[in-house]
Amino acid sequence: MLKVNKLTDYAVVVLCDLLRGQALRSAADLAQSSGVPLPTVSKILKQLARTGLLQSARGVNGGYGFAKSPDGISMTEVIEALEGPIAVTGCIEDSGDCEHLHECPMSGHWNAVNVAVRRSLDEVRLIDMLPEARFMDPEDLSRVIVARHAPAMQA
Amino acid sequence: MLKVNKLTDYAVVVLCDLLRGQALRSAADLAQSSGVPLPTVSKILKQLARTGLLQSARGVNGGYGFAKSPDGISMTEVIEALEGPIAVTGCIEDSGDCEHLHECPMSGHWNAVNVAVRRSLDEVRLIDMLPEARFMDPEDLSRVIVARHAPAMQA
DNA sequence: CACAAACAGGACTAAAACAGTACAGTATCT
DNA sequence: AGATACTGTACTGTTTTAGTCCTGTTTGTG
Repeated sequence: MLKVNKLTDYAVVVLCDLLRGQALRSAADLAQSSGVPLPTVSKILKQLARTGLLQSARGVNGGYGFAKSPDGISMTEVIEALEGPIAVTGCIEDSGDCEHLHECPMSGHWNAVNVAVRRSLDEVRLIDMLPEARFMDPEDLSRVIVARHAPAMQA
Repeated sequence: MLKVNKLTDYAVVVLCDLLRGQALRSAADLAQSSGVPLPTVSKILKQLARTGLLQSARGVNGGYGFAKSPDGISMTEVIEALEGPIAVTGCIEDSGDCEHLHECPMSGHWNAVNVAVRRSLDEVRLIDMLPEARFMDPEDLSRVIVARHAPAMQA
């Protein structure tokens, strides 16, 4: 099936919600407006902050915001933030966890698949996942969203 | 990680072995020459025959061979034969197994991702996975392999 | 300074998926 | 008749995933 895990799926829902709202939002707030359970939202946001896609502010009035301009975020970044490098099989060169690697007739060949998949995901942006993306000019959409999130990025 | 399961990984090893050898090979034969355990090879081949990528012959001197010209087989076909349709999330439209589908803000959006991934896999052929593909002219490689497997396809 | 809001990190458990195996059945050739 | 080889299905132990919870740290407010 080549599935992405559920957490990543939710992450997109939550990120789109964050995209849609104001610059800095608390986990509780996002949980409520996205409908995803708070502990789960919290787990996702922590991970996204750890990998640098989001930035966080602690304390009262804290929350999460984008660490960089959200219109430049690709699905590759989102998926890799939550699942690690895109690798269709476990046999990644240099991973060293396959003791047959040097004798394996497939060595390096799945890599062509990994590269192809990765490239295709590079071309899908996070903001393309927004439902309103269907009805708006992509340029306008970017402008509106970037403007809305600029405060969080400067903080 | 966006992983393909292990069975699919082995399937490529076995299929490449079949590609490399003669037209019709038994499961036991393929298990031996590929190094993958027989029950596993058997499971893979059965599934590939069921989905029509391979064809099988029972009885003494039976075995498996390609059901169509092997140079036209893409990784999409191999992966889909073993794992079902490529769907990055469980929310495929029309699958009907998500009761929130009609209210889900993401509805239909992962589809862009599915399509992108699928297209990228369409462009990787099974014969590109052969180690010797690196050193040979693709045209020559196709010709040699197609000729070798023609008998199975006519049978 | 005490308290409340909010993030950080890690640990734990129940459920689901997967891998691998085994077995009983059917077809085919000699 | 008997050996070879595919077919279908069922079972089981292991691994992964999902989801939750708890304890600690940071920060703003009265």
